[in-house]
Amino acid sequence: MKRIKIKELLSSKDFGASVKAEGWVRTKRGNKSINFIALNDGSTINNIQVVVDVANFDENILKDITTGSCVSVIGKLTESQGQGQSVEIQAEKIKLYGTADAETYPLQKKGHTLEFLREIAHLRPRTNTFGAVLRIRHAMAFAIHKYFNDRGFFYLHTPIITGSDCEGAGAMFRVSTLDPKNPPLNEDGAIDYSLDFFGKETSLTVSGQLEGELGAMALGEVYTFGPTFRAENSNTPRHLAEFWMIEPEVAFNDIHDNMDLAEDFLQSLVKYALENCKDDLEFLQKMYDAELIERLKFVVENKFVRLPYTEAIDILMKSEQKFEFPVSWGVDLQSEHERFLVEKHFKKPVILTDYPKDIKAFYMKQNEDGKTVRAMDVLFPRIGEIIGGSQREENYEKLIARIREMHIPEKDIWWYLETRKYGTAPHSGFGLGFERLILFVTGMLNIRDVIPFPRTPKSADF
RNA sequence: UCCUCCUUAGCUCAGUUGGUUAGAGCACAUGACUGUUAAUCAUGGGGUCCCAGGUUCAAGUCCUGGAGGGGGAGCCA
Repeated sequence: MKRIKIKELLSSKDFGASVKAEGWVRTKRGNKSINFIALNDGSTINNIQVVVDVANFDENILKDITTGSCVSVIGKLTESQGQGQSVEIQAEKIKLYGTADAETYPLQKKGHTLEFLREIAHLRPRTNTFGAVLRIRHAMAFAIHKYFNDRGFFYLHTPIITGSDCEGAGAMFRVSTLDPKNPPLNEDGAIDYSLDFFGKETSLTVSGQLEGELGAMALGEVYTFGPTFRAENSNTPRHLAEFWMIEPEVAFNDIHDNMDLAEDFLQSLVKYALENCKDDLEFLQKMYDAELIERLKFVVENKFVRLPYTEAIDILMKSEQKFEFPVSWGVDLQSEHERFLVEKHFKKPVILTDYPKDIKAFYMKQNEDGKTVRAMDVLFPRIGEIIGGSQREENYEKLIARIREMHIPEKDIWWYLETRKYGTAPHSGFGLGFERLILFVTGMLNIRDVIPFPRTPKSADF
């Protein structure tokens, strides 16, 4: 007999039919003659109620059906006699796949703190919260591929192992097969990476952008969606050492096209969540964040503010707000400044553009004022920077001048420079932090709770 | 990495100016109950007070160092 997913059973009207459901027991309650089992198989946040007439079953099997155990149930699908659910299964056969010793199984029917659940990341997917988060995470990943596919973008697989250390986004993890206890040394005592696996020093990527640009210069519109690694000692609720990033790169787009894309992209994704993850969002709203759905709708329905850096500095300097870090033209904005703009001044998402060139990366297109570059950061309420991007410098002379100014090793990116030498074109792109998007959509507050197995400093279990 | 707070039962926490045998709720076990809804009621078992030193007649409580975790900051997505 074929199993039917609980999501399907709950919306079925096929009363009287014999059905099979399989899943994990959330709770069992009842008395000497009748038991009720709340069964969940992950297909939905909702459980199906299995009604057990105790007289028809071996007492020892029923005793072992505890929270966390796994069972297969065959029975009649019926309209529920009780309140609280419309459909239930009158059990006829129960097979116990796996017990879960009630004395030691760490998940209880009562709520747990998110901190405790992080310590049992191997079991936390079985909770309502993580079930909801992981289903939403999947839906967002799918929506991202769908968004780009619908618009003619190509999914480009950029390398995870990279030989250039000038991707410009922070400290990197080394990739090596050399014996760490006894590495080959060259004449001046340094490690001789010419004898390493790739014949040079290599690391895990911090960004697929540079390769993304190579793809855009051939396919026109591409995006990457892959893991990204940063060896920064960041201990915050917004940073991971291993996270997923989406990086579209589009030939012929200028900074304004880039902003249009970023805004439409984010709004489409949030809209997809509202339309396809209703049950899970309602659960998260009830348990964690009373304004969640309202906030998601607000982002979909309102245009983002677009504001040059220079005007943002003006607003901050004229505001009555006291800041811990003083504001002046040329400084990078602190979290408190970004939060003031997004959460107090405009009360909506803000795209900041045209930052001073000295606080931004070498590849960003230089403006004619000689002072700023065509950068854009999308700032969201609660989570800050969700997207960072720019129009790219396509002029070979300007780009090479900037690279030399910033002492970036040219020999490692000769191939990147050749895109400007042969058939260069204006182009733009950005990076979206996938987990930051999931933070926003789920209303969770710590990024470690929106990825199944988080990697952070001092933490790589599971 | 810096600032700050926290670490007591399986979980969430209380524990007074340092003082007898460290408590509660939930969970768990046993019993009661013929439709429960995080079922309810009764009874019961359960402790390396994060670790290592120190002060003291006496330390869960005070001091020093360390580890782990939360929040804020920086780095960024």
